[in-house]
Amino acid sequence: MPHTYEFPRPALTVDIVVFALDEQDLQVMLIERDLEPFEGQWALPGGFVRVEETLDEAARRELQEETGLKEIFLEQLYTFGAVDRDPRERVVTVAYYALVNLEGHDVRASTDARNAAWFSVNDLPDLAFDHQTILAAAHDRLRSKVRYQPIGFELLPEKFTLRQLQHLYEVILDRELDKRNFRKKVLGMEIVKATNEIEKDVAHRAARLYRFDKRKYDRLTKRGFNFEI
Amino acid sequence: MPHTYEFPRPALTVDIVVFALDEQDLQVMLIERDLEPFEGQWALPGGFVRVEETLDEAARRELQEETGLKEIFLEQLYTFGAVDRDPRERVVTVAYYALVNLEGHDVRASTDARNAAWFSVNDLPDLAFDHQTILAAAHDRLRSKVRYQPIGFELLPEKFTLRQLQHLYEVILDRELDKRNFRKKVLGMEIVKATNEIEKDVAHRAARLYRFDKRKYDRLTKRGFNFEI
DNA sequence: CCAAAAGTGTTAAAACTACACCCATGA
DNA sequence: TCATGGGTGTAGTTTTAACACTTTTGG
Repeated sequence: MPHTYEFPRPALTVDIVVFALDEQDLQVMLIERDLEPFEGQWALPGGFVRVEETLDEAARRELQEETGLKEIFLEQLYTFGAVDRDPRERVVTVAYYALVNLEGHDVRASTDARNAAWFSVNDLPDLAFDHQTILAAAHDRLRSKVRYQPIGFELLPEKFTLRQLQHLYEVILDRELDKRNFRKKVLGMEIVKATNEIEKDVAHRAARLYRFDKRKYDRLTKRGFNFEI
Repeated sequence: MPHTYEFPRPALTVDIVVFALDEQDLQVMLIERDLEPFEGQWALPGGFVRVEETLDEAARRELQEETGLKEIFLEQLYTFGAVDRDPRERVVTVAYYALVNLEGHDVRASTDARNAAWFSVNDLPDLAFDHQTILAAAHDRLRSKVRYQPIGFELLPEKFTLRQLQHLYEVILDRELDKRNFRKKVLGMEIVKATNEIEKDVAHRAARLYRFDKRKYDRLTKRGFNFEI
């Protein structure tokens, strides 16, 4: 069933840069293409936007179809429209980035007959299309946004230690932070709440677990409070 | 000459929020629609993306066609993709915002048989489509970006007084700033350079004119300097 | 000589940076 | 008992915020 228009139209896709954090590094989810062009190369998950769904819906649908991830933090990044970014025809893509906590979400290693895998952002394979550019833009956005919006918590389990939180910032900002100053700052903002639980199964003194207090954050924000690390 | 595709495609447009500054207020350029839907209502300048042009090119082209403005600061804002944002059919729009100095640019009051005019952001008419939402997003972006990127200068003539610069921030941030602290901060950053000219035709002591030193700014930025007001 | 805006410094408070040791726990 | 990371305070420095008067100029 063909669809006909008076003027030619670019195709419209979404692509998603999914970040996660492991012990060492910031990771990105890539899928292996099983079709030309760029068959066999790694690429960002993504696909065509349907006329009956919003852009956000398209991004969530593609993410679930290709990686099994759902109900994760997702935010629009930028729209890439270079004329030759797809060798077949004109394709404009709305890029998103997503943040996921590795512990809470099962990632299907493979779906749609494609292979999906995590890669360290510091050791990426060649990517299809302009996905290298998109990934770099997402990485930049994450680096700057994490400092003034409390999105980092999306990369951690619901309950986390201050050490994990500090490590997150150190990995994303790529510099060391002073432990005492970091704790002073984070606790001073009063947006993380101590639980009465502690870490389990560690070979040393167990750290207290904290939880991001979104309700409190929203209240403070309304009164002009500005999150900043 | 019709164009046929296997699957239906959203139409793709660009819309531009053009900001300028007058003595009192932040202004936005709107055009009066001469076609249904929303005929006679005010709307953002914009139009369809052609398959042989990038998104930025489409935005610049539409801007020039509809308002006469060219060679101005233009940056992509966000892509709006609600399914029913256009009553005729599915239309996804890539929104841009632009900054222009009223003194340096002739704005054609009317083009393409449409009326174009400036409106204060504090006194806007009803807008077509979701343009109110787009405008609000652009206004938010301007408010936050002006504080950490030196984009405000785009709204001023090449040579300006510190009073004008302060006024710009006061209007955009919607709060008063302390004159001495403001000057100390701006001059301390060393990114504006005094010219040896002064204001003309004012009924009081004439102020020195300054110029944004982009070269210096770029040099400082490379060394880790962060602009901030 | 008056009206209007230009231009200029100081002080107190707050925020930031650097820095080292003892404690609790499991192996 | 040892290795590992948890947890804590202070002092010096820098940054910010508040604040008022004299100077210049044109009308």
